[in-house]
Amino acid sequence: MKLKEFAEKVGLSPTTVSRALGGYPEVRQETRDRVTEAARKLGYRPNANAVRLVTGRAGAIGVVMGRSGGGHFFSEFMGGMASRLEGEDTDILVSVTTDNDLNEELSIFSRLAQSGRVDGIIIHSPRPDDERIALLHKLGVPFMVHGRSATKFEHAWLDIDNHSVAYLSTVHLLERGHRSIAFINGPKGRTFVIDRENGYRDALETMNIVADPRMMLSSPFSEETAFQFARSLLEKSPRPTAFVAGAMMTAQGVYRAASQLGLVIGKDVSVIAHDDVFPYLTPESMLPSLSTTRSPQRMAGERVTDLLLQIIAGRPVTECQELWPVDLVLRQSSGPVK
Amino acid sequence: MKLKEFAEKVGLSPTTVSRALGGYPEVRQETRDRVTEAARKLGYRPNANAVRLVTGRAGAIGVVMGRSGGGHFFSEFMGGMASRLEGEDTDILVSVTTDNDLNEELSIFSRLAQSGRVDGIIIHSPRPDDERIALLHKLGVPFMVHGRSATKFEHAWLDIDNHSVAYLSTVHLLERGHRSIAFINGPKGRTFVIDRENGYRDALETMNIVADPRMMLSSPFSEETAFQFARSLLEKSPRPTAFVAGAMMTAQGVYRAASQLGLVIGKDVSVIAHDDVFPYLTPESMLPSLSTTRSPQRMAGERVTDLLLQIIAGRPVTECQELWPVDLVLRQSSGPVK
DNA sequence: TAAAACTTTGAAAGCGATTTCAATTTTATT
DNA sequence: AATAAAATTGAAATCGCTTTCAAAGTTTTA
Repeated sequence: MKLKEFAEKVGLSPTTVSRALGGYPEVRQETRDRVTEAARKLGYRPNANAVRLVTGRAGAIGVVMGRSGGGHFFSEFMGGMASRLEGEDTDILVSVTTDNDLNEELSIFSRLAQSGRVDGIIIHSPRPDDERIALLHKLGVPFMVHGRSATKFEHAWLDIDNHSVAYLSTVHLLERGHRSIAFINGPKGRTFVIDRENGYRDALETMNIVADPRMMLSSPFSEETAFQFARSLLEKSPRPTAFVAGAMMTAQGVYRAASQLGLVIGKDVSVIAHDDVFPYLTPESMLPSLSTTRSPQRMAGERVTDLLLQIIAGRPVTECQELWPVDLVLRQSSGPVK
Repeated sequence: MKLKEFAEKVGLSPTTVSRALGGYPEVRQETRDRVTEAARKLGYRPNANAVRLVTGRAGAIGVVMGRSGGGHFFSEFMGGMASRLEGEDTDILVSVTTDNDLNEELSIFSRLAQSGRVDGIIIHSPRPDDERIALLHKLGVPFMVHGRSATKFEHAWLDIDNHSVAYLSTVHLLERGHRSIAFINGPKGRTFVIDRENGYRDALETMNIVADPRMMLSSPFSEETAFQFARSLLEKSPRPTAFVAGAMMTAQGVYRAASQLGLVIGKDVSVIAHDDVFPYLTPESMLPSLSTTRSPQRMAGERVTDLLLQIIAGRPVTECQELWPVDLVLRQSSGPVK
């Protein structure tokens, strides 16, 4: 049903009806009630596309997800977005990129931005000097970066302290006497991966240890990859006495490798991992329970969305830059060196 | 930039420009090339909302995701959607519901449908007699059900053969001599959960075994829940000699329980699970490798989207109902009873 | 009771595209 | 060369709403 038709049924002009539904003050309470009630009963809702056209607001924010990797973080993050957007009349528009192809990725952004499909965009896991940031900057679309980028383009971002993620874990293990600590990192090139690597190196440096490249893995997080890596290291002699893992899945890989070799996690091999917090897999429930740095993707999704809405409302991006600290929660998987 | 302005720069009327860009035949090739080139160079794109208003097409399909649970399936499914939508000028619009509240969920559907935000909707994991299906049917929006529902409302659906998922696994275990087979199922009330339970019961019945409720778990898939359940069963004497698990995560829970109790998977305890196929966790990489029924969420996402587009284009829903068979792939986790 | 001030309503102009229908130009036919 | 047919372009209506501006109705003030 369209406005004109609905207005007739209510016996008012389209103008008044629109105002009543839109919450404008210049309409009598009694009238408003009558309209609202009728709309509910007749199931009338303003056509979103007409509203968008006339108001110039897309009523949607775009979020771009890489086709491979990151999928399971992503749904948590979106859960957070959704809870922030509840009540706002704003949708989540998801675009999926085929990673490898930068041009395709950029053209997705152009499309979203230039055609007015979204009011703002969220991008994840940027690289230093990220081209997407450059593009969005040029296009003048409001956007938030989940993560950070060393780029000349000013941008709003929210990131966790990835340096600390690795630094705190590694320093703790060093304090417990570990000297041979392997490091399982994420996909090469991303800022968060670089930050974590620096955290790891800086921690080792406090003990004048030079990082050994053979002890470091940098690849998309997967149970299998971590397993292979951990097993090949643990088979050697001497073997590392501890692992710092970038994700729950990679910690699981280490657990599997250790158990296959008859090594006891927390005794023979210590593990500390970073946890993005999933409802279906918690560090407390691992065996033994997993020491973690913790940072819920869901909360990040909520806050990133919140900040993006502020930017859309006109707040300067320089005021929307947040670094979230991480805590180290010790459980059974990390112990003193044997 | 708007059409009028752009048309002036190209030295043509808005009409011709629109036609050139829209691929209509009644424009000279030379003209079309000139327009296309100029659009690229000047970065002109038609305003999506104006297009939507005038054409009546939303250029988006909606997909509704439960806030809790299912998150990781979901991103795979969406990956499939995205690959089908590549090249179509159609976006994915995600809505997140807070599960528990049916009214809220239904109002999300009304909003999507009645306000013309989407051309079609995908819903997941229906219940028998599902109210969402009734609503969408009433509203007259094109929709696809991923799963099935025993409802009087005709609907298009794509489902895997969930009866077989449990039946094939259970029958196989019976054939290997197992007589005490535990069953880890999903959240109560969903059709796929009911179908699987029936598959399990029917399989047992071939051996005249009556299903024991204490051997059956029905709850949202999580590693922890499965672990607790498996451990409590495996501690008993006699203990089950096999598990049929509904998801990779729950299989992991069983693995953990077994390993904690010093039982060897594939020897002391057999496990067969259903695998939705994730890039970061494969059955081959589990230790021992996991026997599974397999059905990629990604492919489902692709096909469900494909069918939805057909329905939007006018194809009758009765022609869009597909049941996908599942295969049982045996690996090391399932062996003969000891 | 009349004038001023304030509430409440409505008519009509856009928002930026597509598309119908008519006008013009080009090509084909006699 | 004149006419018919086809190809190409453009003017203007339309999509369904919001919002400006003006008008009508109410209440307050003098």
